[in-house]
Amino acid sequence: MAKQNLPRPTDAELAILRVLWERGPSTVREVTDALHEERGTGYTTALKLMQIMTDKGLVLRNDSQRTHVYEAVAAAEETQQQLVRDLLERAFGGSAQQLVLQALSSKKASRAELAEIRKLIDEMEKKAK
Amino acid sequence: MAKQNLPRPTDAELAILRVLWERGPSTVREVTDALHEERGTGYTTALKLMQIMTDKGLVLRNDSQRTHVYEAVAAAEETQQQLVRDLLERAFGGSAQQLVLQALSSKKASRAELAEIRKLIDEMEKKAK
DNA sequence: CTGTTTCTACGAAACTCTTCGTTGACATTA
DNA sequence: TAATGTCAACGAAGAGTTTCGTAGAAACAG
Repeated sequence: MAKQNLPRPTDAELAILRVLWERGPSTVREVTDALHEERGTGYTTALKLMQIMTDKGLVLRNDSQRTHVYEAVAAAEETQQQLVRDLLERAFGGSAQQLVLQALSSKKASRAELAEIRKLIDEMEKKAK
Repeated sequence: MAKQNLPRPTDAELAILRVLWERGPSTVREVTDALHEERGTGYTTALKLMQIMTDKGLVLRNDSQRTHVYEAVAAAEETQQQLVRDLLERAFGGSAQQLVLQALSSKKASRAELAEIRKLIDEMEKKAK
């Protein structure tokens, strides 16, 4: 059952996923602590969200111990790709070029980043041949 | 008062904005017709959304005629940039490179698109000097 | 063993989002 | 003018989101 049919995470859910991606499998307490500074998230709030996310299939819960351990089902890259594809359709009419343009101009990418992206484009052009 | 403080449009609101961007100032009927095919949106639904969007400041209403005419407050590019910046922070930790990478690989950009993007990067590198 | 802390579970409150039925005003036309 | 159609306004329903209070079980400290 179906990594591909995962729902789009909400804002609060995405914040939790980011912690899980960074830390790896974590307890509610650990996620709460990580989110408390930037978001002021309380313990029961994080717990409830993570329970909902378990129902949705966004995270997996290991409850073999009293303190349950949660981990993200989809890797960061998968979810990011889903979100980008979604935004692409909803806001850009599918034009990847327009999206990239806005991405590069909104936050000034560093010189190094630009070089990286250029390299990526070179590779894609080769493959496209 | 504050184009810059416009709230992030919801999914349904964004669909309406896209119609307004494409058609220019439009009536509820026109927006409904445009959205009915792809979304099955009913008249009162579109009306209600557009009234809410007026309250939020996303659209402007000209009610000098009996049939009101709505127009988007922010240009497509502004809103798109806002959405990209938002996604960048929420999902990519601010790494434009990662976002561009996912954008280019998720939907295969065409050869022409890649060339356009390369041109853009060239320009940005010049400016960065 | 008793009191304290830590955890999960549950439910509810407040809010937003989306949809649509109904109503009354206005316009068109027959 | 009477019937018909179009419009904005309003309210409410239903779902989803986010937050948190409370309760009970488990672990732990004295």
